[in-house]
Amino acid sequence: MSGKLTTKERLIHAAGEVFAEKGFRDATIAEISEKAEANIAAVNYHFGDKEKLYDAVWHRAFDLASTAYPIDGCLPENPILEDYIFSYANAILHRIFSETESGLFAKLLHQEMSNPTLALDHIAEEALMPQTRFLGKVVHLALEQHISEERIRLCMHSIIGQCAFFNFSRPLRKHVIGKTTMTENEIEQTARHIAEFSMGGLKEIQRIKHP
Amino acid sequence: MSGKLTTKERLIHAAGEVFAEKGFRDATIAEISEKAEANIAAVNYHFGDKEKLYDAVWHRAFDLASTAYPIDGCLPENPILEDYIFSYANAILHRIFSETESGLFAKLLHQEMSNPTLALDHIAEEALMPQTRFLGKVVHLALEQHISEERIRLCMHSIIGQCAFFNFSRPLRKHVIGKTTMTENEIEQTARHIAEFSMGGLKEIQRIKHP
Amino acid sequence: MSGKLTTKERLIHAAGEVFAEKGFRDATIAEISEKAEANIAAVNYHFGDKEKLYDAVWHRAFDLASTAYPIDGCLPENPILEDYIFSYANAILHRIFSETESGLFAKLLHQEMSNPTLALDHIAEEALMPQTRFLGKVVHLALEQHISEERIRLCMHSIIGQCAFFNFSRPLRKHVIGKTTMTENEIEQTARHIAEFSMGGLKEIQRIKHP
Amino acid sequence: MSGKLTTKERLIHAAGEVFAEKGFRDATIAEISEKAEANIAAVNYHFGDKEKLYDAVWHRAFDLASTAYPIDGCLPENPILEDYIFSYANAILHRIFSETESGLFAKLLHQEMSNPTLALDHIAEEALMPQTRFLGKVVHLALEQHISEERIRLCMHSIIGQCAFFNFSRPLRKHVIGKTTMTENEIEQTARHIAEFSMGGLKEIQRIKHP
DNA sequence: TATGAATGAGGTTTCATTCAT
DNA sequence: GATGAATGAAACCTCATTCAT
Repeated sequence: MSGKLTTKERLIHAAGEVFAEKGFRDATIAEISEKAEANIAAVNYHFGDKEKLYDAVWHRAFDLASTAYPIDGCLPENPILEDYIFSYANAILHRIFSETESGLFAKLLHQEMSNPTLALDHIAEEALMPQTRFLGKVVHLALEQHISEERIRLCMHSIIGQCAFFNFSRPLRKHVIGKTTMTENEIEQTARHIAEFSMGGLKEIQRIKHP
Repeated sequence: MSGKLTTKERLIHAAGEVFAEKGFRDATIAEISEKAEANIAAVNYHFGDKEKLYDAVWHRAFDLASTAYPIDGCLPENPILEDYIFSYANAILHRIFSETESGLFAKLLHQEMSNPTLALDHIAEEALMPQTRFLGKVVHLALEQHISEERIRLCMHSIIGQCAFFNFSRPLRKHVIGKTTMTENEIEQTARHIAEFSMGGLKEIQRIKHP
Repeated sequence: MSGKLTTKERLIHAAGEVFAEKGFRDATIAEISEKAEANIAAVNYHFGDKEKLYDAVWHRAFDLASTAYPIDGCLPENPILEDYIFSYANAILHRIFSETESGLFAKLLHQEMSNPTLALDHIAEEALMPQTRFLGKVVHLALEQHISEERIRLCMHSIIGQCAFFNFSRPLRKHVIGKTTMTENEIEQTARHIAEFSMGGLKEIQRIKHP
Repeated sequence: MSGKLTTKERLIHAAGEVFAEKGFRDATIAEISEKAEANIAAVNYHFGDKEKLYDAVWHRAFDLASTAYPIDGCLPENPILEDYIFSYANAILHRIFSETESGLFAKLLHQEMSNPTLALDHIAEEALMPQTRFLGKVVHLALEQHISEERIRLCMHSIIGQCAFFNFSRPLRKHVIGKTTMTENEIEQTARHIAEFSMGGLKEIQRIKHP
């Protein structure tokens, strides 16, 4: 864990793990310091207080998520609509089930959703809006005109919900299935299912409005 | 807040609000007692400890939610498949957006998902499995044979995800749309959308396997 | 436990058991009340406070011990010196290892020795002095004159110590031997040993002074 | 009370006094901290919890007692049997009547006997068994073969009881004699008496079996 | 005569933070 | 730049006692 990293860096790493696992309140400075092989006063020395450390961890999580698993990361040469949805779902699921530090963002987001801090506004704007806009364009393409904006938003929500629910149902998966991880293969299969299911959904909406 | 309620009842009410807002760990007995206009030792007198109070709150939340919005609450005389999905989605959404105490269940569940306690096992078994089984039957009816169990689970997940995501994205809705509530009308419209979208998804899965 | 006993009597019985097992401080009114199948307010109602209940229990224990197992309880027709010591040891050991309420006195005394209350003075005067005087006479008989008072006191102490130590070493017996009880047979055998050992001791003291 | 001692050392000292006087349960961290002129959280900082502080006190008490008054501390060049018993009794009595910190062990043991904690098992094994084995060897030497193991145990008990009873009868001595202390001279005289009395006892047991 | 409800004082423990070095 | 020691606030829990009925 130490290597050539500075104490400050080790603290951010350790804090990421602990905050992700326990949330802001349940994480203790003592545990973080110990994991970082640093003194218990180190957090306050380097970051001022626990909350500023939390901010620093968020910043890092945001950076990591932006570069790993981009939303359009696995588009083929000439993508059809389903490819876009697959690419979106695939990226989101990878972020959720990543067991490396790339998974930090999703885990922190999960914690943030039930106990929001001031950090959330910033995150929503910087990190979540871009991928939502990406999906918006796709849905717009899928549906002909004369479909209400409201319905478009609902369709986006249907797709996002299918993906993001995996992030929030983690403890349930543990209870029901007994594990919270997914293999590379399972992730791709799931993303493929979401793409297919969603294509069916979009077609149905289209059909209802213009039979 | 007091009225004609007993101290024990007032404690359960107050605890419901505080647990829903802050989760088990962050809620303090002091705050609950104060809100219930009771002595700080009252929780231990009436419930033994904080955890048993939490159990009592869960029990109440479960009762309220399942009587106010049963999963099969709005099925017509001779329901078709889509009606089942609509009924399911409609019930879940009502639970999520209820501004009365019926909304307690969803809020507690949300907290439980990011910071699980021992209560979760019990809840999953008693409260969540039945509605999952309800949905399981529906999906089984929708798909012909030769569809793998894994795919059936994914379809269920697609439907549940569309509904439940509303429970977890609350703080985001606040940021993006500016409100976290839904009118009766919006709820029904959303449930209808989910039913239609999901029917399309199920048909597509069916079509792919048996073109 | 209830039968035809009054609440007050049931409380004294229950309190005896709990005080004997845990001592004054560790015994809780809640536990005593529950064991007596009485209300938690009953102790204060009937006795005023916890300490007065303790006094009442002591009073009862004293009465019981006075009648059961008298010091001279098993003397033969024409007793020799050893018979007196045997009778003394036999009575003390029976009190210590009695599993009925007659054992209460010894157990309370044990507790009182490490955390004396005001009750002790009274007990020492009323309950312990008589049996000490009994032993004093026996030792006086055993030793010829010209033996100092100090030495006589030491001899008494040697005999008392052999007996009473069983009362204080209970937890050790549990650890070393694994049980804290003695059968009727074991008690008699032990009393016999103490009598024989002590006779030897007394003879030796005598011999040293008048060889 | 402070001098040049560290807070941790002051806590152990203060805790020793309070635990000896009141036992584990009745001693409060608040009182210990105050006596040590330390903050109330200091115990938890330095020792983790009250129980580990208790362990630390026991450890110190054991060290002090066994170095100050070893069981074989006053054996002459070529000891005869009686010398062994004298040495044993002398050591035990010194530990009991020591008015310095060397007396801590006996006082803690006294408390532990009426309200045992988990520490007792450890203590019995580490601290008491060795001196019991010492005595066992002596008694084995004193008695010829053909004496049952049970009888040997009883003889050991007779000797231990004579010594240890002084530890448990302290409050009674206060009542009867008016003082709880012994001069160096009195201690030696008492130890000598116990050795003589016990030699007589052992000889008698031997004589009875092989007249 | 008796009791269920309620309470205040006090116990142990946790933990973010501060301070002297 | 860093740390071990220390601390105050606050958490949960226990329990003898009191009170209204």
